[in-house]
Amino acid sequence: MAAAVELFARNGFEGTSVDDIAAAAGVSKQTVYSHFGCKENLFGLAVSAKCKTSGIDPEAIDLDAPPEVTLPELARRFLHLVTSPEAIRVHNVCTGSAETHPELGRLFFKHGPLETVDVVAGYLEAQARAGRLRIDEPRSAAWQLLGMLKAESHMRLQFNLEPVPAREVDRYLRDCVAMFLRAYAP
Amino acid sequence: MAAAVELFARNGFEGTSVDDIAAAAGVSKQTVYSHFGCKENLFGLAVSAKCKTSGIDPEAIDLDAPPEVTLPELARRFLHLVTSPEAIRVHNVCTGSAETHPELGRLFFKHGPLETVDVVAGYLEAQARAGRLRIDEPRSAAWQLLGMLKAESHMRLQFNLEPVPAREVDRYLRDCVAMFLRAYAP
DNA sequence: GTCTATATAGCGATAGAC
DNA sequence: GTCTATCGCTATATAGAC
Repeated sequence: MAAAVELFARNGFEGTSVDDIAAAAGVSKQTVYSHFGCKENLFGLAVSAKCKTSGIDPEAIDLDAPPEVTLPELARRFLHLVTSPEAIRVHNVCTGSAETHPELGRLFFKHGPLETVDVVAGYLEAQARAGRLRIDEPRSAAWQLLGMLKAESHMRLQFNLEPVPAREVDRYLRDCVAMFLRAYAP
Repeated sequence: MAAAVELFARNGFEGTSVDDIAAAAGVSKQTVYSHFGCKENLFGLAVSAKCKTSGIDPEAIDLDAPPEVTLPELARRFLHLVTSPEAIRVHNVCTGSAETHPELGRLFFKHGPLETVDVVAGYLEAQARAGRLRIDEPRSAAWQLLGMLKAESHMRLQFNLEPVPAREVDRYLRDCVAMFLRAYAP
């Protein structure tokens, strides 16, 4: 199973053969078929396994602290998460197979982006109620924040290009948080 | 060539056979090989052809009008562009094959997102010089704006999920532009 | 349960006639 | 230039021995 996850994530569905998986796992092909039935089934299970470890951890951020404290840390963690090689690979595999395996999109979207947006929107709403931000639509604001945080860093890695230098990323994240706080200042 | 573009966009590189392309084009496989040499070459040409029609048209937006006028229209056009089925498919194919065909990422990124950011950054810089916006880093601001505009609408289509309803999209775009203008008001 | 061996089909690419 | 026919290889999936 670990071999399947690794290979599917790296080479996609069509680009990975059951022979490859069996060889990487050190077993025979028949063993793979005995356990998982067919290749499609194995693919679904592999992606599903990966997706469940691809959300942001709500307990890792301080949901009571004011946004000036929480948002920079949240931004850093979020970008670190979505630009990790594993997250990028699973993302690319799910989108690359979106037409032929629609269930993968649903799976990834639900266990990844949607959960993250929920966490952030919940935090923003709480802060709005506490009077520390002026936000009418916390979900929209969350999408705005996360969308602009990802932007170039995420896209460059998605296309397998040179990453944005760390120093530029740090500055960009600070700019984003500052810009977000200006726009939603009470 | 049209058949190749269509099939590669729908099924990716590994998922498309030269037999499929030849059949769709109504010619024999040998004819395809006579014209394009090998499958990889044909793939590169197909993606390249698509990318050149995937930028935002700088002449379609009024670069002299103030941001309150220009940005809503620019936002609308941008989202329409990046959420078109063709753009989504090419995007997904390039990312899905990013590990095995790195040149595709460079190709798409250069002729797509990078050009758009340049256009928007240029506009923002001009407006900043005219004193109608207060922006220190026009490129960062452009990435912020485009990143948050895409967000959920683009991601849902990327994963082949139900699109965000048009009315919600309109409201979201308005919110984004308003939020951007608040943050960068002089 | 896991292995080796194999069936069957499709792949990219080529040869040679017209 | 385009066709049919085919090569050599690899793919998914299965059969049967241990």
